[in-house]
Amino acid sequence: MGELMLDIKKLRKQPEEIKLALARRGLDAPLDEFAELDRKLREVIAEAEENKALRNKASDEIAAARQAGRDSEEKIAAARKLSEKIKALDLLAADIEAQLDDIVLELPNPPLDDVPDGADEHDNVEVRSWGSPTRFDFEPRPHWDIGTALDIIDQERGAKVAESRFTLLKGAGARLERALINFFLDLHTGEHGYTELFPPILVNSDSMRGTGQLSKFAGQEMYKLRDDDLYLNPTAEVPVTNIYRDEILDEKDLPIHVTAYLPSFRREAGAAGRDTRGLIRQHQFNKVELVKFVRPETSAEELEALTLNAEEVLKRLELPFRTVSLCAGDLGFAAAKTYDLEVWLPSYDDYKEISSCSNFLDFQARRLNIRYRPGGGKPRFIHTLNGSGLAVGRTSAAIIENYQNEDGSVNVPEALRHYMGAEMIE
RNA sequence: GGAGGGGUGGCGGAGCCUGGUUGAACGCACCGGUCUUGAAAACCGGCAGGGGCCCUCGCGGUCCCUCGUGGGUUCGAAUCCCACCCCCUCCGCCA
Repeated sequence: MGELMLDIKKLRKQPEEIKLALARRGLDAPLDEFAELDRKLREVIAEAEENKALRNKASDEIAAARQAGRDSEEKIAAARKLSEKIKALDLLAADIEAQLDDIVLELPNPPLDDVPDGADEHDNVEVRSWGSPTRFDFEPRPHWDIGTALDIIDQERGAKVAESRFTLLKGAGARLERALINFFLDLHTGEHGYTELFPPILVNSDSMRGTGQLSKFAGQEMYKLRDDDLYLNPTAEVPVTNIYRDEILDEKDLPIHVTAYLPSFRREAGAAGRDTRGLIRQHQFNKVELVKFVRPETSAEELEALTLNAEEVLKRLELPFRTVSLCAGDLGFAAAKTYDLEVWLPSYDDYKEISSCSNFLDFQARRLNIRYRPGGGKPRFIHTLNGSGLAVGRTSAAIIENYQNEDGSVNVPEALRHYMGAEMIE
């Protein structure tokens, strides 16, 4: 059986419902084709299984005959024919199944009902905001200018050591990065109840497929090792969500809330103009991730709570932000609902994404085969969620820009002073 | 990286040499029942996952697949052969 992301039984029973939901993403799902292939597949399976039953019976008879010391040459010959027929039918079934997989694996998660309509990011809906855009009585500078002047961000030497879009952090810049990581983790473990993990930074292709980073139309953004079936971690979602792959979790352990700091790597070849400056879009970046494994009934409220946990970081840092609900057309492939947190960035004169919090329902769990037994009964897929809490580099940029002074120094947010061991970067 | 051993159901652990009532003994855990004032013990029973078909649609019937993964041999594979993955022990290397 192939790895299916959507429930194939649901596709069978409620194709219209799913087609409508996927249409909200601007997708015309080929569900008629699916239905036809599915019908054919079941036909072939039924025939193959009939023949297998016959063969099994024949084998038993041959065994019994041998016990009795009787010869069964013609029975064996007949069974041999059956086996050949079965082999052909199994091949046919596998072929049809591959075609079905081609369709099903490319179907994204249908949006939840409370996801706003819309085609792209312009249709995303602001659900709340905190603080207001920072105003300056001087001309504010972008973080790459400030950072270079303070000699805490060195992009030229980062590029020398690796290549463009790798950055060398120095002195207070390096300390700020470390301070943020510790602050995030302390907050989520100490006050929000998450368990801290530190997973491998290299992940195999099974893991990548499990969370949906690898597929026909995705995967070229990842750094792949040449001599091994391993990739550089593109987001902690991958190594963290995969820890329970192929497991049946104990119901009493749910929900499981974990957080992890992990460097992340993405090729992002040829990305757009403005983001090429500074820390906003790097090939290597640090991120603290929040991941939840929950009972299906609770995933909606778990998403709200997770989003608030991520927002709390920005509030403590006193960085202005807004929370938007992604519209159906802007949702990622595996997400059924997503809130983006956008922090105010003076150099952009706009809000910029700093966290993305999603509910995947059972979409990932189905691929990952993570289940639990409700009431000790039959296994059922759990729901998974994740969100950044937060992207570290972008937080650094936001702090440098929002807390800058006219003389080029940068105030350290109150919540971070203990971690920085300083009140100001100058 | 080299040598050897091993991957079986929620867990432990038989079976593999000598292919055929072993989809899997036995034990533990778990669920139900008897017993008991209650509990424990004892005893009786149940207890893997996925899929197809049928239906008086239910905690139903039936069939198929799955003993690390993928191939192969065979009428028939947990059992034989090949490749790969993983784990353990020893050696090497190293933080």
